[in-house]
Amino acid sequence: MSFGKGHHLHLIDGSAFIFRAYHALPPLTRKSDGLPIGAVAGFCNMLWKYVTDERGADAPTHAAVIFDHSAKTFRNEIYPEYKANRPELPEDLRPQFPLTREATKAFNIACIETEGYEADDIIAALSCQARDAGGSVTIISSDKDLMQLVGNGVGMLDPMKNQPIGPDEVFEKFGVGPDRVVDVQSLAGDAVDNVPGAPGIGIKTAALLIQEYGDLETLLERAGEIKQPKRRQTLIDHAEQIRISKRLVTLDCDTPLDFTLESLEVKEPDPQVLMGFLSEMEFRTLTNRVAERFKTEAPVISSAPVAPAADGAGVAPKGGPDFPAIDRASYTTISDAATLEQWIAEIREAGHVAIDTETTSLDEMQAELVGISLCVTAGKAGYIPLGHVAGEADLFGGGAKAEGQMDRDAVLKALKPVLEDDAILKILHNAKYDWKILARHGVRMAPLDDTMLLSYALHAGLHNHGMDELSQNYLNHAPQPIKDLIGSGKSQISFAQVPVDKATGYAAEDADVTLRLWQIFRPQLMPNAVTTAYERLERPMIPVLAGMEMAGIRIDPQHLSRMSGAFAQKMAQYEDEAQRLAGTKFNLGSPKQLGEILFDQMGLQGGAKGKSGAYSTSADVLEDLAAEGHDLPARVLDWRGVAKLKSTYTDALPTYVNPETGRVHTSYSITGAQTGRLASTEPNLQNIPIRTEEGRRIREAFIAETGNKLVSLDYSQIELRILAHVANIPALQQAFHEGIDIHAMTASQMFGVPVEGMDPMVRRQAKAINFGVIYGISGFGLSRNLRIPRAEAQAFIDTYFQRFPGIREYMDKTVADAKRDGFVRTLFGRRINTPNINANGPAAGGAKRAAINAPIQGAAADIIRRAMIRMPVAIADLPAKMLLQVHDELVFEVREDAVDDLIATARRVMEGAAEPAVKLDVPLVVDAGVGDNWAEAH
DNA sequence: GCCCTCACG
DNA sequence: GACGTACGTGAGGGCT
Repeated sequence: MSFGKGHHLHLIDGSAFIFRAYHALPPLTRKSDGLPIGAVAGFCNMLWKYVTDERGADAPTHAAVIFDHSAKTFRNEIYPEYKANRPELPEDLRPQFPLTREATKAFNIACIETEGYEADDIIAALSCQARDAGGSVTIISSDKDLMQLVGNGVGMLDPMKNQPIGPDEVFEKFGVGPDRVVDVQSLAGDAVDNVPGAPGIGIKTAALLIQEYGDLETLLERAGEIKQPKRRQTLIDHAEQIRISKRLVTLDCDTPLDFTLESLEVKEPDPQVLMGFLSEMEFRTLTNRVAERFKTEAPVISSAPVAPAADGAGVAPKGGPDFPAIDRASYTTISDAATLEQWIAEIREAGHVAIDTETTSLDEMQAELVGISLCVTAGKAGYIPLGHVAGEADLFGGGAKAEGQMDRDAVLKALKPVLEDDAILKILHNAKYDWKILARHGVRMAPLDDTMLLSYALHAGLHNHGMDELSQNYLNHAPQPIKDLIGSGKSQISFAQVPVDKATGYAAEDADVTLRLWQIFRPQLMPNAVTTAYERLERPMIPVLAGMEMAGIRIDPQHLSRMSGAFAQKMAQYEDEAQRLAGTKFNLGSPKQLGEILFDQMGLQGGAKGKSGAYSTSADVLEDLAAEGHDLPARVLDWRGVAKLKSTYTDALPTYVNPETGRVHTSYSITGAQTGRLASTEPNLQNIPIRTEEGRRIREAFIAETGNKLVSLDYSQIELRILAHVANIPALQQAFHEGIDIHAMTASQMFGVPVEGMDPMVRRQAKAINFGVIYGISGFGLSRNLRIPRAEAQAFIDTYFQRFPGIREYMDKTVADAKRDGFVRTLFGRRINTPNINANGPAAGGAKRAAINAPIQGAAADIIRRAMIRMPVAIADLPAKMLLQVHDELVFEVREDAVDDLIATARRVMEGAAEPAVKLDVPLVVDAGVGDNWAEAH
């Protein structure tokens, strides 16, 4: 049956419903998992009210709900600023959009949206078609932009007041009939949609003018006749802008539609489908209403949440919900096969288990497995002792195996199917540690959740993510310190020597705490919109980093030893000379003694005392003194340079060589840096010297195995590229596309000098500014960095912002976002909290700069993480291993004959790492180097 | 255990 | 108008 006379079409403005619902209701969340559903709840209530309203003869024969598809429409092509000053969508609303579409379909109402068009355009086209076919239309909306459609069988209905809007109401609003509404809007403009109109002319004046001249075109043609001089001039000057405004506000009857009016015929909802959706959303009242109306049974909505619910959309609340108290004495020691089988059955039943391993060392490469604890339900945890020894330790630190322990390999054999079962989630705190321990026993644990990483995804910037700190903060419980069991310092014992009963209390408690933290944190991901960040940027790092750490890197201890010897000689030489210059023996390593000699005894100028009341003897200060011709500070600088290299690198690195592998195994901290960067410890392999020639030679000690090469690939200028993208600076983007020297380009733009034959000093200054921008530039900081007067530095910065105003806007917006939300985000959704952003005093400045830097440094960190996560699969067929990450660099060890393959593959992965999540407006470029050692490769 | 200094990106 | 300032880390040595 075709749509025509006697038919009545209802067009519901879905987006308006959503926003009204969102703002009318508190931020409700779904009880079982914390999903924000306030707007969905309101939306469903409104739809329910709509479908159950008695309309009699006015009842629609056809109906549809129309949504806006995306923010960008064809109007942005006409006028880029259209709707540009709309506030950002609230964090917790966007995830509800797809659910409102599902709700509409559950109500069995046609659900319509079209890319590139606003809901209003679709409504216009449908209204025209229906009217032309001889039917009537009611638009369920109170949006004034739709009022131009009223008349000739098209009416509106304000859904809140349930009040019809006809030609009279339109005239009341605009002072003209519906056919001239567009003309008035074009003149008056619209602040909300950012339609410019004519400045100084509002609806009242616009209506007067249109009434007088009949229509807009006539008015613009005869604008010269207007008596008021100001108004006349405005219309003449802004004629073009007014015509653009008209194109923006005019709704088009010819919007393409890929469906027919007939397909919108009203259908009864299927009660089962509708109740299915509503119960999934856990809307109990509405589900019951539907059941009542359709005289059917309502489905039972589980009142047992999957996990404790959060109150609101904020960060996880303090204190645990409905958990039993933690009682260390209540835990089970699992020491026989039957009990273990029972635990395994419970784990399979639950589908998840919290796990913690106990070992003899914090170094996973050397630690021996001592026991495993398990927890399935809060308060019910068990410990499987495996490697405890009885009595006093013998000469080798071991002893007889303690009683009541199962065979380690038998237990691992029983647990392995669980630990590797795709259907059983393993929950750990700092899973990388346990993953490595178990990997050494042939178990590749998966899938994983990690409460340390959950906390990091949610709380980066708020606090650290150690279990004790989290337990204290979120469970209000202080777990037993390990010191209680093993002591500390010289008398410290191994966990293997701890009696089994005490070990059970400690170890099982950790699993219990981990499970509770998981139950609190996991539901917080969705409402805080960090699910993707956690699942795509944090969690997959665990096996990747574990692999890199276990691979380690070979070093040449003899090379380091030779350097240490040479450094010792130099130090002695510098020390003698310095003490001769000072006229007294003193400890060159003591800033306190040095400061007193320089500034009190020798009376040199430039002594500045810091907070602690001590003179600063930093390199900056000593360099200034040396430049004035003083020899003592120069010798101290020489001494310090060598002393640092010797103590931190050439002496220390060989002590980290693992006796079994003969290699150095660093440990990467995933949560160490607030921005998403990794941190490397024990040893730190991310700060191996390179800037000085002497320091660079230390890199020669990092070598490839025989027949292999080290390959280093690093991102070129990645942070500046990200800045060019996020701040949307066309000049910078273009320079990156053309492969131009970015610092020279900046200098050229700022100072108007050509790139060809540029003074290196000018380029250096531009480079310092480029870096400064990323750090949240200040005149003071730049002046110190470049050693130029502060006023001059400030003038550079002013020029820079004048030339690149988008950067200033980006920085201002970032700070404003941080102030409003309490956090900033990277392009990839990583959230970095900024708790001090609204502080007063000097802390505020630091928080601002950190907020400006975080999305840039963080996005770079996200990109290299994405590359690292894809890398193991990408290079699986090559005789190559990824060994190190240094923020923008990845170091590989690869068999000589596969170097070219490795470079091609790794480069492809790294350069494409942002995609498909983000399509950058700049290319990512990766430079590669090869060598027998790291110095050659870099 | 804090402070200073300095290595890296 | 003064204040204190580049962003993010980890390690070693001095000193209390």
